[in-house]
Amino acid sequence: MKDLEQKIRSFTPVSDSEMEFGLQFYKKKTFKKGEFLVKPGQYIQDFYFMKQGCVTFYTIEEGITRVMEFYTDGSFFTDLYPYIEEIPSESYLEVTEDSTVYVISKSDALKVFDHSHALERFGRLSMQKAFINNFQRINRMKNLSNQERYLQLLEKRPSLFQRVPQYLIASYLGLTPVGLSKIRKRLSKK
Amino acid sequence: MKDLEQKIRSFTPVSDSEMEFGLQFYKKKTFKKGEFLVKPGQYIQDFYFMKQGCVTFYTIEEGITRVMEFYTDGSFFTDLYPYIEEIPSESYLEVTEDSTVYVISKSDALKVFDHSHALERFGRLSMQKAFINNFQRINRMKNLSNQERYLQLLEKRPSLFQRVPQYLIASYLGLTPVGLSKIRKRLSKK
DNA sequence: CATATTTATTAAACCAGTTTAATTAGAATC
DNA sequence: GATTCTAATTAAACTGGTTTAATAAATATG
Repeated sequence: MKDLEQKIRSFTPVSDSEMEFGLQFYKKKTFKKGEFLVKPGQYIQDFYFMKQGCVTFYTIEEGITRVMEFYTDGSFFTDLYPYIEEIPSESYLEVTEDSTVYVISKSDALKVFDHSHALERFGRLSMQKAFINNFQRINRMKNLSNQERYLQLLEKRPSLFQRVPQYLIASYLGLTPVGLSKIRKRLSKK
Repeated sequence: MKDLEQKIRSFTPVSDSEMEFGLQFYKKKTFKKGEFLVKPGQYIQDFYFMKQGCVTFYTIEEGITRVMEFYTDGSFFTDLYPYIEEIPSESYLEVTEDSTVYVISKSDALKVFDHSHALERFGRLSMQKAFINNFQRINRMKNLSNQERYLQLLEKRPSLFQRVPQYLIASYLGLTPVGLSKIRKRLSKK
């Protein structure tokens, strides 16, 4: 779990004994493409760290798939709102590429935070970072055109385009598949 | 500072002595409409709690004002990214209504988090809540029409419409003033 | 109170997306 | 390798915004 350990230490210093205490609760699991970590109706018991692979977080409303996020190598994730509120999820966490994740249960995560002030700080700082990322994403959505956002995604996360089909990327960008195709066509003509 | 204390305790239990330690660093300040907490180029030293009033967080790019958020009663806020990275802000935090805020410096906030595990947890949980709010806002932006988002804002934060001019609300919704006016007209005809 | 200034509305032309449907391309399966 | 199924593109009609400019309404100021 060197990768997870490094990731945690990239936020704040943690003593070896605290790190050891924390990591003991994480279980390594592998999933095949097409499996689900979460489906609507389920309660969320676990928190995840993506070691390697890709999970797509989406809902289906009135038959329309709406992609909220793609979690790839090095991301922490879960369906956070139902996780915290202890209500059933309304979403899917679908494995869209064979993946290896580390899993910790909510009760174990609480134990870790109770035991270690340093790891609680890591929790605060990682949440802060996630907050800022989202905030910047909101402002990109508001201020940039769809074409600009497509180009930016292409630049920032090029591997996504190998990993997931285009219509999911369209949904992530808030477009229809047709709309994204038009943008691509327009760009290719230049 | 009963309001701030209550707000903190709404997230997690904090002992009286830890609370006292934390609160001692907050200074009460009042600002008049039209004043600025932050302007572009400035470094962000402080973290704020809005006791009563309204602050608008925006940037101006190529002459266009882009409203990112309105902070009203009971919100924690600052320009977080430059605050953390210790780089100059590119934004404005403008007081758009006479306001009373509690202010804590970054160095004092660090002291508080070092001193108290419980308050560090409060920091984590408040950040988590802010993250979720933003995440839900992203998905509203993607999945709802502008009209729906206008109606939702009207319902969730009706006081905003008394507090700030409509063209700032238009910007917050990612619209032009003309666009928002058209939506209002369309709605009024029903 | 009158005037100046700012804010909101309206109109008209425009455009980047949508929807629906048909077609093509690519992947998986027999 | 042919067939089936899924994904991506294209076309056409439409729509909800945009931009620009003029006007009206509301607010601040002398």
